[in-house]
Amino acid sequence: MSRVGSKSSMEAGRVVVSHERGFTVSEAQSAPTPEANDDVYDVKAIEARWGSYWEEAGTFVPLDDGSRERRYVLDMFPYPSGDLHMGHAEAFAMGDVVSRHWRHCGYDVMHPIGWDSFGLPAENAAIKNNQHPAEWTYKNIETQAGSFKRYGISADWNRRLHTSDPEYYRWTQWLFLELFKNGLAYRKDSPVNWCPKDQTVLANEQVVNGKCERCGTEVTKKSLNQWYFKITDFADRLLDEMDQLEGHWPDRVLSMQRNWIGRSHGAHVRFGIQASGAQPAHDVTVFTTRPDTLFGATFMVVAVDAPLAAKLVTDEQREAFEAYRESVKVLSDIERQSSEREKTGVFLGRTAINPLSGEEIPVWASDYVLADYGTGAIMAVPAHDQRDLDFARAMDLPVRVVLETGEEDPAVSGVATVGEGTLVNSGDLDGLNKAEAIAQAIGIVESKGLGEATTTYRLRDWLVSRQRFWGAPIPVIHCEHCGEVAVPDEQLPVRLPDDLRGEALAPKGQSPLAAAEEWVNVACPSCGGAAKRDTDTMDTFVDSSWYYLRFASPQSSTAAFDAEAVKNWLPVGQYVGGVEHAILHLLYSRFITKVLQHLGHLDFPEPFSALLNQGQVLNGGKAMSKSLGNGVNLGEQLDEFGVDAIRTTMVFASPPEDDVDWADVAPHAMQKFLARAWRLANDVTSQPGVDPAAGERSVRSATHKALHDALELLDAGKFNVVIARTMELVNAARKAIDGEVGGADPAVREAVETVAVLLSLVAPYTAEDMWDRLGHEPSVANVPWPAVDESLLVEDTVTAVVQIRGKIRAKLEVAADISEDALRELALADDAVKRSVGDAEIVKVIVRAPKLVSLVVK
RNA sequence: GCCCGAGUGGCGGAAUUGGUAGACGCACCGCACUCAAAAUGCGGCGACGAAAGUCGUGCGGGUUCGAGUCCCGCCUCGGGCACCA
Repeated sequence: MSRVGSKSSMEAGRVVVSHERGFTVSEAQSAPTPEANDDVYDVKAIEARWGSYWEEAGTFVPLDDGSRERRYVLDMFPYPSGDLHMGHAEAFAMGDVVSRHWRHCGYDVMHPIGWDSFGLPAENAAIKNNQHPAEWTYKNIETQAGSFKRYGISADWNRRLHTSDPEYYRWTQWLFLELFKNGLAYRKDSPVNWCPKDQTVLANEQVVNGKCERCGTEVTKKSLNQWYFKITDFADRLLDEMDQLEGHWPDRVLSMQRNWIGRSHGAHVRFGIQASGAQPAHDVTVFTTRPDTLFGATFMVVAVDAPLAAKLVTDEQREAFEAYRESVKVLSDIERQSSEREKTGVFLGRTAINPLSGEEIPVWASDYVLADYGTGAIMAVPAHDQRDLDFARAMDLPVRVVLETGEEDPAVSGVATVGEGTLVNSGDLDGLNKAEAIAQAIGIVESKGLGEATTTYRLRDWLVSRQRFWGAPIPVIHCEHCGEVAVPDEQLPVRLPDDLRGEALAPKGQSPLAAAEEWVNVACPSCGGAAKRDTDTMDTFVDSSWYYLRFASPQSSTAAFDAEAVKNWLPVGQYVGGVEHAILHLLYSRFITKVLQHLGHLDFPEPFSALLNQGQVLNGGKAMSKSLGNGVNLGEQLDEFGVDAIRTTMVFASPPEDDVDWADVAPHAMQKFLARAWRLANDVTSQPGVDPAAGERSVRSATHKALHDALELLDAGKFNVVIARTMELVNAARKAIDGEVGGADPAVREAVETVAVLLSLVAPYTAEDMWDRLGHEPSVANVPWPAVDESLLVEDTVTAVVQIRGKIRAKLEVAADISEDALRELALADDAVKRSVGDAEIVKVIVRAPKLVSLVVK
């Protein structure tokens, strides 16, 4: 068959025939007529034929008229660095399965696409090429947009957005001002993470193992005045409202966010510091999660870099203290945070009074206590905290056990005891267990006004200033008289100057915008006096923390998002993207949604109802990278195997959340499968609309079984198995066509039409072409999911198994509706069963008709 | 150290509520068609064994008529947090 086709294709003079796999790859400039290659699965021709159809026909533009239930599917929008790569191909293939599935189910699906187009690489390219970052950015966006269209994503192109468009960042600036006006954005001086290479500050979330998340340079500390968003105000909500994501978000993402927020419950306890010479008395509050061990506190430690330490130190000790503080400063964060390091510190010359025992204890400064966690000061309980014990042993300080656990004395073993036990040496707390003692100690402290129960978090406020150019300018004007003044709404957006190029954008430790004097110097909106713009831009994670809202009404010029449209579409029903954003983007987006809800702009607390983290695409067990030279070029793969084969390979390889190793997969096999499926459409000889009820029952059963299974599998997210079921249906249809049933049987048409619908989830071109060949109007994407006829799922006969001592000894072909008694008798009468039972006595017979009989013998 | 997740053929992976382990595919082997190759179609393919059969889902126990699935104790791998009091 195929030879005839390929021959005629060759005669047509514009087809490169690749015989080894039974399909051809033509170099046709325009869509060939179907007749030219009727029997050959010509990937290029099929792609050319449908390449622009969907966008022109508006197939994937939602109706948005309320006639159908709305659903919102979103893929994490790409950053426009060059062309699409294998990772995009994987992620967007997954998102498209959901989008297309929901469309078949009759939902009005919104599946928008846009670009996260502010960011450093554009700026670096601009410096190198003496350009404006916009040139590189928008060129890459066009390249990627073209590739997405080729990739056949069921996207609504009318909603396209770019965060670097003034029409977009005008509203990013509005968002900033909403936080600013409501006390949720503020400036403070503090030591911040500084990347010496990128010459900009970084958020905590962007420092990975002490290194810059972007460029890998070791991060240093720098004291700067910077803008922060008060994400810590929302720490409890960010934690507690994760409950509603449970089961819909991957466990690991929830776990990562919980770890990151790091809530711990404990108490603040005030210790009095005694006056010493010229130094007055002073109260110091410590945070502890173990108030039960208060009687075991044998010294106090203050963070050496906290202002408190400098305040407390006596004149006699000042010199030693300052020398120590300097020695700590030169350590990198990595060195400082190593738990392997020996404990160091210096005595501050003061003593504190333990508020419960009245005991006098020395006050030390050390770098193992962090200035910006808790209160920057701790009560040290060496018997029950390993770090305190290490310090006590290094400084020869006393160790007192107050919780008897039955383990060796920590002072001897060097191992702090942290488990359960009974309180000792602790006054009124003696005899209590740990939990009781914690509650009791907090009660005592509170009643005496010496402290209170409290909660602290690992999470820090979100540092959003960046000393870079290619981002949304912070819309604040600094005026000597009026202070920080919000840029008035009608002056938004604060546009980036478009005349800076090349070297003018190079990092200098302050934003390149500072040098644009015309831009910087403005009249104060409040008093009209001379004032200066804030020259920093916002972290690009601010841009992406609200884009999912913008998609509901991307053209709105009167609001960041239209309230009605957001009500209609949000929250996102299915969000798809990589796990690398488990903390950064997802935490920020959740925070911003909660802020906007808090301010009355939204009426839901969580932006993404369900999250799917697709795996990575590896090659040879490792992530693709330039340095390893194991990269696979997506465009070349698409050229060689076709879009559909690559998409199908991505989805079939493994469950969506697992990694795909390109060395282990076989795109040519998927191409073969698609060709096999496509050929079915040519072999259907009945007319469209023929009643399948008249068709062969066994074929119909296979069809409806596939439909039934596919629905459950799609809902369970097992997309790879959906393809396996589709393959089975293709095999069954092939068998029917080649066998006695024949291509004219209506059941064969039903089967092949079902194949086209199932295939449309991953192979849009092939599916659309099949649908066309089957005599239908496009698009197969809009075909309602065929209803499953339950009666066809019931088989006439089933194989029952007989187990003896749990092992299968016989298989019986029985009627599906066999009674328990009949099945029992049949099993007991079976020769193989009799032989296996032998002389043993049958104690019990368990029957699960029609599938199983289990004999208990002794 | 604490917290999540995962271990199934040569490989990727299947397996409703415990009920035929290995679906589907890759690789490999064979057959048909062909002068031949490719393509296509059909068949085989966990291990040991001639067969009957025995063993088999990381390891050790347990519950059950029956465990990949449930319980207890481990091991290994991947990921997150970590001098966070």
